[in-house]
Amino acid sequence: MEKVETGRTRKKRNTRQKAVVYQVVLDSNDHPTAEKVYERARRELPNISLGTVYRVLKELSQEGKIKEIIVNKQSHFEGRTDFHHHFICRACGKIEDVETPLCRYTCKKVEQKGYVVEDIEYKFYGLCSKCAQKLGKE
Amino acid sequence: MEKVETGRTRKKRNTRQKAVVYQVVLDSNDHPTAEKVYERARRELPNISLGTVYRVLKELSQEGKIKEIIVNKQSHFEGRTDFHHHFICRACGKIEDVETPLCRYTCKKVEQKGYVVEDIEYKFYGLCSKCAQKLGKE
DNA sequence: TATTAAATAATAACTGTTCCTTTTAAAAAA
DNA sequence: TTTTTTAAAAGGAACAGTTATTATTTAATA
Ligand SMILES: [Mn+2]
Ligand SMILES: [Mn+2]
Ligand SMILES: [Zn+2]
Ligand SMILES: [Zn+2]
Repeated sequence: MEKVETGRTRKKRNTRQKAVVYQVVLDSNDHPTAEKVYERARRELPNISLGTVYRVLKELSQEGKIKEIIVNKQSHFEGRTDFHHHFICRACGKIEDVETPLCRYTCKKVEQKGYVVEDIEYKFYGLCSKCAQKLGKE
Repeated sequence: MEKVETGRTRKKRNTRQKAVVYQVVLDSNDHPTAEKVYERARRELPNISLGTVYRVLKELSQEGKIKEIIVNKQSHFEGRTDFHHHFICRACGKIEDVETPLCRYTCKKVEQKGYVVEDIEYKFYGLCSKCAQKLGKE
């Protein structure tokens, strides 16, 4: 590998912070906020800063290694990166995965307008089974 | 009409501010933010305050007279209250209505889990036809 | 091991929104 | 009509989540 120095020799460092934040997201299945990730990362790395958590989360999202979903104007993160959607309980706030097939008919309709669809996001709001039961019998 | 004074005699005032904010939303078809509504309302009512705009918008939403949609962690408002969805252009930021039939199959899947679905929100992200053309030929 | 710049910790700044206090004015009462 | 009552408004401070700044640390290279 020559080092002819044509242009930049990009350096990307592998830091403990990045590894830990990534692992925390992979280990979480509850779509944690940045704050929650921070809290969990600190158990491993007590001096990590919130700013670093935010920066690393953004970076990982851009690299496509994690996914960001926004609920109530707050970012939440998850390690699942395949196509799926979410149900949000208005009572307990829980965010749960929903498996739905991509609705071809719906997409077609959008594309017919000349739009280029790059991402699709379905959100279902209501009561999760637990909360529905609880509220049902009160 | 007796005034036996059993319980409260609820008073709801009809203010110029509320009427103007509502009219502005009805007259807009671009899903304006609170700030934009404020800007437009001020043309009619120069002393209206941003706080009032926020409060009235929330009130109207709760009354079901307008709808709030959240894009990029910001509230946007619209006078259309029937079931429809949105396309958001990543280039120009425009939010456009998308007519899609309620996907029964998808809802069934969610309800099978015991969830009570109260609201459904589909968002499509990408390039609107104008931006797609513009970016395509560069 | 010394060098070097990417990434970090700490903290200030920012932004959309909500909250608080005083004032105003819509509508009920006189 | 005029007075009284009090819901709603104005103005501004506070707040929360996030981003930007900067001096310091540290991973990677030689
Ligand atoms: Mn998920
Ligand atoms: Mn719409
Ligand atoms: Zn629940
Ligand atoms: Zn566009």
